[in-house]
Order: sequence, then C-alpha cells, then structure tokens
Amino acid sequence: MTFPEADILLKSGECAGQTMLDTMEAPGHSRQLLLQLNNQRTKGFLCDVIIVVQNALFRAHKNVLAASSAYLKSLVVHDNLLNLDHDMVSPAVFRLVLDFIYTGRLADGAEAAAAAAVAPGAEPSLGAVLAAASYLQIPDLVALCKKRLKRHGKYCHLRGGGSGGGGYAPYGRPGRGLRAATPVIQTCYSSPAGPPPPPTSEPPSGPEASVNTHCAELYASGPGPAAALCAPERRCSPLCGLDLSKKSPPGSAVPERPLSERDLPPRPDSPPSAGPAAYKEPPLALPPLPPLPFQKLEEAAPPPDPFRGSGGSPGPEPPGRPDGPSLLYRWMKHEPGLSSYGDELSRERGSPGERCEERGGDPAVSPGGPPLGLGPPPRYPGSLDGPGAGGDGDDYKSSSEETGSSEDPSPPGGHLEGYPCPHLAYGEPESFGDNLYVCIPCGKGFPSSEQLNAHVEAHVEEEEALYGRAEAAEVAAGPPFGSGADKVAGAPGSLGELLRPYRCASCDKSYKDPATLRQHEKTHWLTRPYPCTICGKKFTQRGTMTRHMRSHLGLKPFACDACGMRFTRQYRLTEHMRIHSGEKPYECQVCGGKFAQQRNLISHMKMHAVGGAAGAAGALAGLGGLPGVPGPDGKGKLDFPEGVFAVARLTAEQLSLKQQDKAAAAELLAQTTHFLHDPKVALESLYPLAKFTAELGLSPDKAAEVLSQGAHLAAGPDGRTIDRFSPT
DNA sequence: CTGGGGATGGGGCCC
DNA sequence: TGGGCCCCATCCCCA
Repeated sequence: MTFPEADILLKSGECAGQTMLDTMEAPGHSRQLLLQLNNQRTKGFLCDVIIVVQNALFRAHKNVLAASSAYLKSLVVHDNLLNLDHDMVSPAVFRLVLDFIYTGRLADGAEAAAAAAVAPGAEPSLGAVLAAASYLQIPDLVALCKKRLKRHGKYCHLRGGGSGGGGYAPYGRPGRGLRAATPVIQTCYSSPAGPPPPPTSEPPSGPEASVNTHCAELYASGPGPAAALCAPERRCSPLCGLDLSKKSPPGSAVPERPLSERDLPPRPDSPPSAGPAAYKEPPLALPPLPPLPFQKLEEAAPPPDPFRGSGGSPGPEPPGRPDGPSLLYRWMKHEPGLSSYGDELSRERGSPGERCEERGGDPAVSPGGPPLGLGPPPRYPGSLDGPGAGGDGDDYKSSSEETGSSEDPSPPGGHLEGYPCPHLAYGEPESFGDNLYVCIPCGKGFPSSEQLNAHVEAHVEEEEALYGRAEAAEVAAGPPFGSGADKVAGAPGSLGELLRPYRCASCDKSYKDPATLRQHEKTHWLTRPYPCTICGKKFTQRGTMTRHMRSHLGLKPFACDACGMRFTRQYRLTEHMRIHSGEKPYECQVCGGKFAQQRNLISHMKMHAVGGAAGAAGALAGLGGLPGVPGPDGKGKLDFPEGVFAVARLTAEQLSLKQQDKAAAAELLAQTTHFLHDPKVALESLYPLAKFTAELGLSPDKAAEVLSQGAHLAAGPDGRTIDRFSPT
C-alpha cells in the first residue's frame, strides 16, 4: 500500500479485512473507487439519500452510508430522507463525518471550519465529532478521534458517549486537511452584512447556532440575489446540485429515483437525546428553528415584533373570558375535551423542554446577536413571523397568527434545554404586547376585554350591513347556529346535525368526526404547530408541511408517462394528463369554452364576471330564465354570484308555490349548495333550487338572496346558512 | 403592450 | 396520514 490515505481507508472501511492484497488486485482500486464515489457525491450524481441535519441538507449514497455506519445503515434501508438528531450531530460535524466516510480522512478543525463555512472558532470540536461518530456508530471515526484527542492530551475517556462532546475542548489546530467536498445546501448566517455569530463554547450546539439558516441561501445555487446574499467566504455551497428553488426544471432537482411519500414525514416522536438504540425516526420538525429571515424580509423589514420583548415570563394566566364571544381565546384554553395544544405538542414534538429548546434557536436570528441561550429574550427584527413577512400573502392567516405564537414564546433569557415551557397549555399572544385580548377573525389585539367587545361589535355591525340585522344578531349570539353550509347541521334534530354533529365553537362549522373537527380548529389557532425545518414556515397541518418540504427537496414522486414531467402531487399529475389526452371536461356555460382544468375555468369565469350586472342581464336575456344555455350570441356574460342572483330572482318570480317543509327544503338547499362548487352544476341546479325556495314561500328577493348566498357559500368560506333564509 | 388562455406551484382545508 | 379538491398566484405563450 503506497498511499497513506488508502491505508486509512482500508482500516476504516468494511474492507479492513481485505488488507492482504494479492497480485491480482489493483493496489489503488479501493482508493480510486472511493474517490469516484466522493466525486459523484459532490456532484449529487446517483445520490439516493438526503440527510437533513437541522437546517442543512446533505446528499449521499445509501450504499456508502450503510457500509460505513451501522446506524445509518439501519436508516437508509427504510428511508430516502434521513433526519439526524441535531443534538447528537450538528451540520458542521456531520459534514466532517460525511467527508470522513467518503475519504477516510478527518479534516483538521480550522480547515474543516472553513470548509463548513462556519466562523473561525465555531468549528466543530473533535469531541463533537467523536460524539457524533459514536452516535452514528462509525467505529473507525471514533477510533480516529480518540487517537487524535490522545495525541493532544484532550481525550479523557468519554463515558456514556453521545453527550455532545461537551467535555472536549474545541479542536482547532490548523493543518493539512481536506478540501471540503461535502455537498450540502449550505446554511449561512442570517445577516448578509453582519458579522458571523461569536464563537460558542457549547458544542455541539455551537455550530448549530452559528449556522443560522438563511432561506435564500438554501437556494443559493446560482448567481441570483439569493446567492448574492451568501458572502463568498461563507462558501454557501451549491455543490450537491440540489436545486431547491421554487421552480425546478424537470429532472434538475429530482432525485435519481422518485422518493416515496413516506420519505418525508418522519414522526417527531423520539426525544432528542435518544441514542441510536432508542432512535426510531428522526424528527423532522424538532430542530431548533431560528426564525429565518426570508429574503423578502430583508427587502422590506417588518417592524419588530412588539411582543417578543415582553419578558417572556409565564405571566398571568391568560384570561379565559368565559363570558366573551366563544370565538375568543379558544386557542388559549386548555380544554380537556379537546386535544390541548400542549398535549398535542408533547405528543408530536416531544417534551415541553424540547419545545422550548426548539425555540431556543430564535435568538440566533438577530443579526450579530447573542448565540443560543445568551443575552436577553430575542426580539424579531426580521422574523419571518413578523407582520407582513409572509411573502405569499395568504401564507399566514394573519399577522397575529404568525407573530403571536401562543405556544412558543421565548422563556426569559433564551431557551435552555429543560426550561419549562409555560405557554404550552395556555399560550400567550406574545405578538400583541399588552393587547392580550385578540379577535380571532381579524387578528387584532386589545388591552382589555371591553375594548375587544367593542371591536367585536364592529364585526357585528359589518355582519348587519352584509346580511341584515337579524342575521347579524344571530351570528353575534354565536352558537349553536352559526354560518355556512354547516349551519344546516346546526338545526337541532336536523339531518345536517346528524350527519355532522361535531361543531367548531369558533366558526360553527361542523364535521362528521371529531378528528376532522380538531384539524379544523387548528385553523383558528394563532400559531401553526408544524414548522418547516428548512425555511421555518409554519403550517396548521402536518401533511401540508410535509408537502411543502417536498418543494424544498425537489421531491416529485409522480411522473407523467407521456412526457416525463414530474409532480409533487398525484392530483397535479392527473390534471396534467389531460393535456396529453386532450380531455377538457370543464365547460363554460356562458361561452362554451372548454378547459382541461377547473381552476382555469374559474379564472375564465372571472373574466366573464368583468361584465358585471350588465353581463348578467345580457346572459339572462339569452338564458330565457333557464340555466345552462348561452346567450343568443353564445358569448353572453354571466358572473357569479350576480348571475346566480339574477337567475334566482327570475325563477322565484315565476314560481308561486306553497310553503314546504322547512327541514326538507333546508336539506335540499344544503345538498344543492354542496354541488355549487362547479359553476356548471350550480347553474343546472339553479332552477330547482329557486323552485324550492319559492316553495318555501320566500319573496323573490329573499329567494334570490338564498341562492346568491348559496352560491357564495359554496364558493367561499363566509357563506350564510339555510336556516337564516328560511321562512320567518 | 395588453389581454386571455394554458399550465404549474403552493397553501388551505376537508375527507 | 395521505389524498383530493379548492383557491390564489404566477409564468409563459400567443393573438
């Protein structure tokens, strides 16, 4: 063996038992093979597994990992996406580990730090590497680390290993090392202009705290502004070729083979300190989440979160407001009958201390601010949670919903592991400062219940203006009979109630089963329990979050057989296939235009709606009072819901039927409005619908209102209900 | 340049 | 937990 590296390789790999090379074996074969594998890794070629370590992504080959680490071997068998416990191995440390796996070398600290694009002094300690190697069950790396530590007199017999290597001094001796080859979607400091975070003495959390992810840098694979945010010396590496950009060209960001659905949502059900033995599935949503300053935030930084600095103490128990409107503070209650937030978080994310620890990453967001666990409670100058931070507008229910992380405020002095999270059970509207009384519909906070009540009154007035005083008063009175189609279910003893007995106390929607109700109730929470570990975006449903993660990872499991285009969702593929089949099942009842996608028909219908009432009148002239027939020119314009309204008026005028059973009519209306999602069906349903409303004895205007609201109900979330328009 | 259609991505929400 | 569907936004192409 002429290559010292090869010697290490042979000692470190599973080929250690093959050191006796016979004359028939090429002496450099092992080394060349490993070099090729490493080269492929740097290019992302044939990489079939993604390893997520906190907020860094690594690509690698399953075979190589399995051949190097018993622990990784156990993981790659089942998953294409591994999520390593960030408490056990930080991104910087894993970079070194991965480099070792692929090269047999352990880079020296300083160079490794540079390679890892972390600040000098923040490089992972050899102890941390040792701990990670123990955790990952890489005996050769463990031995190598111990050897080096002994050489430097710093090895003191790690007992119970895997403690994060806190007992070791940082190993920062400069020297010959390896070129950083680890392909990783490199994380960098959040502040492009600010200095890197100060070095920390808390391995392995130090490197983690220092690699505060910048969402833009996650996409730093090109010369765009996002990449520009990465200072060159940071070496935000696009090496892996993983294009996480929003729009990845077909194939560019797709793994070599499609990843199955199950690859994405590992259950965060294992404690962070669990070693490999206890390790089940890596938590996807567990790592500390530094509030990630999106690029958009830097373009227009939102005002600081006024609530973050409110001390973060558990504070007084939030007012329960039992006398207030039911929609208020539901998110703060610890209702035994429901899945409390704290309980849910405990189930889904681990212990309360873990939750606090998760938020412990928050301070790092402050540019140049103190590292994890140091300094005052963080404010969020550039928090993605800040008002207006959501670049997509509807990404967040409201500013308060995102800023007011009722269950995840910062404990005073930062978040230390084990610090009790006092807000898990009750939450705290931290983003509202002293305005603890929050109106859920609009997200505004008020300092007193009186002011909140006054504000709610304003909502009532709005309701009155929209729907009439009686209805508004009914709405203001709250349950049991609220709004929407679900109100049908609210009628005591009605069919709807039997079908959908589980009612939301906040909005009166009702559901068939309690699980769906709980799921729905999350939409009323001011915070979202499922954050994306890559960008920090939060979601109300885990499935939405995992689906979102797919976009980050470029996972598109659904491929079109015709053109090879891939999609993240089955539904998209189904939609797409109509392009090839030429099927256009969606037809405009106004102009006869056909569309392959329903959404494009809806968009098209909006174009018709531009004509407004005049268009509706024209359409009605052509319709002759019957739905589904285009105007004389075939291009008549009919808008929704104005057109529905007008049609209903005509039909109601033409009908003079006696009143029918209220419940039966309500059921019919509910069924009909249920199908109004499709404008075509809506139109076809109008005639019988109006007929029956007239049978109820409604005035033409009232019948028209019913139908209009019915159509509106089907199209939007704020529809009224049948009972409200029932004969009085 | 503008408007409309085709097509896609992403999030919300219910089943 | 994932599927399905809805909505919105966006990009691209073309007349």
